[in-house]
Amino acid sequence: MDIQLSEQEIMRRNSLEQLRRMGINPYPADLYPVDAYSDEIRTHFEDAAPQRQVVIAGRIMSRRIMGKASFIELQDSRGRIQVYVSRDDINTEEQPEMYNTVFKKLLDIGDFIGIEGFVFRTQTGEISVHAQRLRLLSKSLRPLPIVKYKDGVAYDRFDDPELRYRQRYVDLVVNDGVKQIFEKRAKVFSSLRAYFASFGYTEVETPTLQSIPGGASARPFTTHFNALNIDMYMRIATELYLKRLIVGGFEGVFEIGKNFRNEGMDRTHNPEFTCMEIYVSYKDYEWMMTFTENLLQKICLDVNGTTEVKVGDNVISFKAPFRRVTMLESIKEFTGKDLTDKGEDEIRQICQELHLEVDETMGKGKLIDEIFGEFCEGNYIQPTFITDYPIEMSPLCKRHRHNPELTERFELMVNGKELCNAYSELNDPIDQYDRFVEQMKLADKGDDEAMLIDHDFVRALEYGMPPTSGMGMGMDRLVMLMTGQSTIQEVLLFPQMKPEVKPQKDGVEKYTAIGVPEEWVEPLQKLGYDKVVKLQGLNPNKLFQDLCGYNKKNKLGLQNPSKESIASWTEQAS
RNA sequence: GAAUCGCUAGCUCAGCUGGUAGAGCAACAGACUCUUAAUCUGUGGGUCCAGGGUUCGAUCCCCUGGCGGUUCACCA
Repeated sequence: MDIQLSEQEIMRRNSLEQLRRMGINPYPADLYPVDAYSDEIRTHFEDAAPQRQVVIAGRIMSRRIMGKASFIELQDSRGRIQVYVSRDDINTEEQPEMYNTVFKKLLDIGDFIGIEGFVFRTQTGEISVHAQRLRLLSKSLRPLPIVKYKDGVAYDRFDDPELRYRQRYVDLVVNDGVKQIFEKRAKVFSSLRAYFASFGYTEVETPTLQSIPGGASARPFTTHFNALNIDMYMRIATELYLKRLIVGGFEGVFEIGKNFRNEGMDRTHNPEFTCMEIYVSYKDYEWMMTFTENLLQKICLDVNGTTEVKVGDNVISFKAPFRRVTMLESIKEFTGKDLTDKGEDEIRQICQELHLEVDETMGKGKLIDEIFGEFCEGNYIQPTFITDYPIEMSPLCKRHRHNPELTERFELMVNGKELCNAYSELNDPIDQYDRFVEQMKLADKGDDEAMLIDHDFVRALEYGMPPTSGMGMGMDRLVMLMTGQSTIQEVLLFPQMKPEVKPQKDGVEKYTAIGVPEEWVEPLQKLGYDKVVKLQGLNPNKLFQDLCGYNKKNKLGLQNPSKESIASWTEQAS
C-alpha cells in the first residue's frame, strides 16, 4: 500500500471501515441478478405501458442530492441511466440508515452499486429508474476524474494523453466514445473473420518467437531462450510460416497476430502491432484485389452501416471497386519521370534531379520506393491499388507475367498510407533462393533491414507450392480508418509507453538508524528530504528552522528536536 | 533523432520578467423530496516535475535532467 494517501483516499478508506462496522460488506461475493441495461431501458420505455421492474448495476458517476431525495447517474456497460433515490424508499428496518449514512455519506462517485426499482419518467422528462432497494457491490478507493457533459460538450475533460493511455481503465470509464472505438475494433475483426469463413479459409497460429525473423524488411527484437542457450527474435511477419502451410495443402490460411518491429514509436507506429495475413492457393493478385476490395467494403458496412467514413477532413469511400494504377504510371503522373527500363544508375540520377537524399546502400528497388514514398503515396486518399512493383523491392513476389523486371504485387493506399500489401507469391524455389542471396548482398552493403536466408522455407518451396496469392493488412491502421482516428494509440488499448518511474523514498528505519525519532521522519520527507543522503552536509540551523516551522504550521504538537541532535543527524547521514 | 511547447490541489486550468499560490469541478460540514454541468452557505486540501545556479528571496530568470504533447525525419 502506498504510504502517501491523498485526503480523499483516506476519506474513502474510512468510509470502507465504517461500512464494515455497520455490517455492510463492501466487496460482496454473490452474484447480482442484473436483468436490464441503461440503453434498452430507455428504448423500451413507453409512458402508457405498465410499470416495468428492473435490476441494474453499475458505477455511480454523479450525484445530485436534495435532502431526502437524490438523483444519481449510474453507468453500466452500455451507457448511463439516471436513478432516483429517496430516503423512505431505500431505508429498511434492518438498515434504517441506508439513505442518510450509507448512501449520502459512505458511498462515493466510482462505487459500484446495484439497484432494484421501476422505470419511470421524471417531471423534466428523463427516463429514470426509481430505486426501491440499493446494494453496494464494490467500493472505489480512488477518486475518478469527474468529466461532466452537457449538450454533448465535455467539461473538465480527462484528456492528458499520457494519463489516458497509462490508465486506460480510467479513460474508458470517464471519457465518452473511447469504449466505442474498441467495440468497433472488435467488430472489424469479427467481420473479417466472417468473410474469410464464408470462403472456407482456415485461421491458424504460427510462432511468434523465431530463430530467423523473415517475411519483411524490418529490424527485429532480440531475446534469449535459456533452455537452448540461443538468441531468438520476435517475429516481424507471419508470411513464411503461412506459405509453408500452403505447401502443406491448406486451400487458404490466415492469421491475425502481433508483429514486433524494433523501430520508432509515434502516432502511426507502435513496437507491437496487429497484422492480418492471408494466403489462398490457385489464385493470383488480380483475384486478390477483388477479394480485398469486397472485404473492405463489407467491413465498413458492418462497422459503420455505410461504405463511407470520415477521417480528419477527408471522407473516404470503401465502395468497391477501387481505382488501380501501376507504380510506374503513378511515378510518371506525380513526377513526370518515366522509369520504364531504367537502370540503377539512371534512377539514382533521377533521384538527384528530384532532390531526394539517397546513398550508396540503396539498391534500385529502394530508390524507386523513395520516389514513390516522397511524391506519390500521400496523394491517394481514396482507396487505390498500386500495382506492379519493381522486382528489387519484392523478394518474395512472383515476376510479372508480361514483364520480368516487375512483380505481380499490389499495395492498397488509403488516406495517403499503405493499408494492404499483396502478391502473386513466388513459388519458384531456385528464384526464391537467388533473391534471398540478393538480399544478403544488400545486408552486406549495410541495409540492416534486408532479409536473412531462411533455408527451411526454401526447402518447403522445393517440395512444391501451388500458385498462391497472399495479402497482408495492417489491422491497427484499418481500425484507425474505420473509426476516424488519427493516431494508432487511440485504437490500441494499451499503447507502448516509456516505463513509469516512481521516485524511491528511504524507509523509516534508515532515518532511525541515524538517530531521527520516528515522528520526525514524515516531516523530513514532506520537506523534501525523502532520502537520508539528502541530509548530508546540510546546515543544521536551517533544518532546525524548517522542522520547527513545519511543526508549528501543521499543528503537529511534536516536541521540537534540539539543534545538537539535528547536527548529529546531518553528521551521521554522511 | 531534430525543433518547439508544456509539467502548479484528485481533475481541468489561472498565477503580472521574482516576495513560498488561486478558481471551477471533486472532497468535507450544513440546507433542500423530480434534479440533470442541480443550487445555496461554510471548510479543508499543494516537495508549484527533479537537481543545480543567479538572488536577501525563485512556481516565475538561467543551466542540466526526467516525463509528455505537437511538428518533422525513418520504419507498417
